[in-house]
Amino acid sequence: MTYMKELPKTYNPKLVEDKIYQLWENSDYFNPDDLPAVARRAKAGLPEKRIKTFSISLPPPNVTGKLHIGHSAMLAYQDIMIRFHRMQGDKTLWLPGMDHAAIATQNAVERELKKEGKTRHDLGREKFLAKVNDFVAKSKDTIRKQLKAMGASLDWSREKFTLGEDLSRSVRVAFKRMYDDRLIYRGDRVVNWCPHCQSTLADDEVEYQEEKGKLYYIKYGPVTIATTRPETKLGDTGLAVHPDDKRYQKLIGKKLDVDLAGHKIKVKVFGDRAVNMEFGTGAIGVTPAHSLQDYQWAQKHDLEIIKVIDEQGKMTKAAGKYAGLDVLTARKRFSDDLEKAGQIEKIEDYTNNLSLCYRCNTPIEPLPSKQWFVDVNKKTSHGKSLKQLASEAVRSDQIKIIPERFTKTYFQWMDNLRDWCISRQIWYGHQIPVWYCGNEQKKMGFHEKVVPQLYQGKTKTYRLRDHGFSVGDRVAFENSQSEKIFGYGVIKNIEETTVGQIDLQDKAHRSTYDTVEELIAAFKKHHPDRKITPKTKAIIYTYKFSLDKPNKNGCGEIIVSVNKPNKCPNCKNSTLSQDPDTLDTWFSSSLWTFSTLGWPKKTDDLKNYHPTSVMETGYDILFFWIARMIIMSTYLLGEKPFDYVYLHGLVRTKEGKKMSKSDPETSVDPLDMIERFGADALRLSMIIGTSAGNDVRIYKEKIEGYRNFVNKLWNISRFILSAVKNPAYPKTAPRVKTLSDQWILEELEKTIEIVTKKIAGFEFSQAGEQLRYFTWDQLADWYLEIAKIEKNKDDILLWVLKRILILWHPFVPFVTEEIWQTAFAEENKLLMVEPWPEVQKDQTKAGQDFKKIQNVIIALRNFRAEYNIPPATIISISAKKNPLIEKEKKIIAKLARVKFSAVKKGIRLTIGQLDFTIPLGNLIDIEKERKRTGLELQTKKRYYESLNKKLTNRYFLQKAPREIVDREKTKKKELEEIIKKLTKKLKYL
RNA sequence: GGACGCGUAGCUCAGUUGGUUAGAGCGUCACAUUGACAUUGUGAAGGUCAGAGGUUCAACUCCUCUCGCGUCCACCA
Repeated sequence: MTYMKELPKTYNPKLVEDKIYQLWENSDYFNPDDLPAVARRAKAGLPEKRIKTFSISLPPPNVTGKLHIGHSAMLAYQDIMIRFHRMQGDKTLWLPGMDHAAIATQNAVERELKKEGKTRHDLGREKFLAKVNDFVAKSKDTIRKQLKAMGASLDWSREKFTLGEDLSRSVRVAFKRMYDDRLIYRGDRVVNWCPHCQSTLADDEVEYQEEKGKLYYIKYGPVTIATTRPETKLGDTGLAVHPDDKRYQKLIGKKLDVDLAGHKIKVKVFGDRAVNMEFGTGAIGVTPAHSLQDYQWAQKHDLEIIKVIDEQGKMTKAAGKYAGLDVLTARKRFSDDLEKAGQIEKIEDYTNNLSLCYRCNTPIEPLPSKQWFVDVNKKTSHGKSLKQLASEAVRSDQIKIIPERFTKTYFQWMDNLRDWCISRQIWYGHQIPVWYCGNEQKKMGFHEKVVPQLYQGKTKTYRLRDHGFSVGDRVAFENSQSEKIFGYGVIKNIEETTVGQIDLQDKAHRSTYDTVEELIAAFKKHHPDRKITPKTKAIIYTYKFSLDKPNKNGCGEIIVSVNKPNKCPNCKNSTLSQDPDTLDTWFSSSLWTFSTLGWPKKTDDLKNYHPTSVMETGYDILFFWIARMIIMSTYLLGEKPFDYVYLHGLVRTKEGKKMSKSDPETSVDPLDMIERFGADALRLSMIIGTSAGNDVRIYKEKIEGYRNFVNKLWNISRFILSAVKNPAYPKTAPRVKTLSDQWILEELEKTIEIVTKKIAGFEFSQAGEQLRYFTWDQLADWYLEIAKIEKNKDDILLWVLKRILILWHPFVPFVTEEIWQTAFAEENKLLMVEPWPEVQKDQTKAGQDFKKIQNVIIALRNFRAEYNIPPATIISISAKKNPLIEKEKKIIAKLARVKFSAVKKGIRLTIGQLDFTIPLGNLIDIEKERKRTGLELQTKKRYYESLNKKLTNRYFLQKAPREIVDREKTKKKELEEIIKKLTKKLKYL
């Protein structure tokens, strides 16, 4: 008895999972280079090309903390595919990694800083980034643990990070290539600006929310216009009307002088078909600087751009007397002034869509700004635009999207794609690989009131914000109000201190103060929203001021380079400054499938695993990510990034609500669920009962159900291993002895065929359903019961067990591997790399006969239930002579609890072509029996109680049948009806 | 405004080329129970497949419309 350990009565995932993952990890089989099947083929002299590969790049989780339940779904799907292909002998790679998620991560760290009352500017770029890196390191660690807890068979030796050294290089190479191909340009554009994040946002990072507002009708020269944002009208330079609008036709082409409560503007009137004549008055004041639509008009009709709102969300000097006010105050003040001037015709209530930042929910301010863009319409060196390349990859069926309906959504999005703004004004991320000859980018602003003091020789300035200068930097001094450069300075000294420690009487500063309060008040003017105390960090910059443009300031050449350039190739100047902006995080993620494989180097991995086989992710990032990966791969590599896109649905709560991390009520923590029910159960609950692209609801009870199944599988194995004499691993297909043997093997083959087909065809739920049906309904409920009657089935039991463990492994890797290790330990092999079974076609179909027997048993059980015949009572039946019945009498007798004897008179029951007679006398006997024994009622409650007391020697009396079949009243007719019903039901089984 | 999806048993959902009798899990009800498993077993009840019309020998499945719910995209001053 050396062959096996005893399996515990119930499966306890907690004791198993970590241990099993260790076992896998130590085997190195996660790494496709080390797979035995691959090695075997290579050894057999199969050329490299003939070895099939299968690869998936893990959609990199954001390093913003920990994984949520949505990640579990993604991991379950991918791990199934990966394990399936690995067992099929493919060279299978699942490459892990994480995304630096620039804005999200920076925000997370800033939120933490805020708890300490600090901002990132208090730390400065370098220190802040160090803090971010600490945070990221912790996140990565947590996430790795979570990935492992789910059982994800990832090749850790290839783990990547979007902000890692290697991938950063890929990003710079991609950027340079696109720049050289003139696909990346720097331009002034109206962009979505978040005044809180102090950064631009891509179009799809903007969210909309309905908001109740007002629609102001303003007298505007000779016409009246309607607007929801009067304050922007201060920056109007155009008036748009519909060309067919008779009311305004004669104005088109004219230039109007408009007086808005004393603020004078000049506007050019133009006609455009995009104007809706029905809305408002049909005339629109056009503000090119603060509306995307208006900006497009400005390009088309050649309008001047006047910026009246700045990056802080405050009115600029161009807004005249409203300068310095925040937008809402300015709106109020200006509309009051218009009212006084009699220029408000009316104000209506109006619901409009407010644009919000998707990270912080701050209202977006469209602003003109210099940004980097990817041109999606320009022809590339491939002769087609990026848009075309990416569309064609899907249109030509090279890339298949599952479910197919999303293909349409994809095209729609592609067709409407506009140039992609890729620069972000945040610190965490890939700094744009662009250097300017000279110090153009470094600026320091001074309030216009203090500018004259600089000319008088002041050499110090106090700042709360770290400008990121180094000693020796040449800095352009800018008038903050006019935004004009008025001179230059060299940074002579940088002193970090606190507000309270600043020398109030320092004559080198432009102003002196008597008290700290005065100084704080001065700071407050520039930072009205900040809490400033004497302990607040401050920086004293000492500079040397001059009016001259420094002659070493360079030629202004723009240098785009993969590596940091030493000097300007144009003028040989070595004072170069890098663009301080960083790249949109999606820029690096869009390279994910190939940057992780070594691109731009032509590595073996790239050759072997790209295009990847499947991109599996939630449909919510089809646009954000999938589309961009297709763009980048088709352009940079000239090949698609993946063959298939499989989109799973979103994970929702029991009530169908979106899970939100912030709301613990609705969110289900995957680690908590794994702890309680095991990773296998969690995986099943994500996969079974859903289909591609459809949302899935996850809740405790559901996972619990699958935990029960996992335990069933465990107990099936336990039973088989204890029932057989020698649980040796069967090498060849076992010999069939009985009808049931034939049947179970046929069903098994059918199951292998279906499961294989369904997994390969991305129908995971159906594969799982079929497996569950076979395992529970066929194997456990029928075959194992028969095995208790017919003995000597060791070979078949082990053979079937072995097969179902293999088939189940991709779905529930932990429990199957644990059973495998216990049962077949002498093999000293991992189930994880056990070859997937081939379907063996067997056309005998003898299993059909077994189904007839099943029907007989079911019909008899039905009959018993209809008559409330307790299981303890054996009823007599007689059957017409039939070889099938004769052969399987024993099974029928045991499972239906009948005995075969001659019955002359009784009810005839026809099941299929088999006839039975059941004597009415049986019913009478039952009644008698019941009366004779008295039958104390045995309730469920008492049964449980007795179990607890472990009164194992007691026999329990039967509970009396609730309803007595009354001989008098039970007419033959009624009985026949029941039998008819049963017969009908069973005819087709 | 545009596009897409959903509506099937009390609940959650499967149902891929239209084909005999529409399935599962959970829940409910009845019965059972010490030996693989109460995280169990044996049975039962429960559906005019949202509604109407059409195509067809045949429609949950294809087409049209209506109603209800949801998602995405665009955004109009």
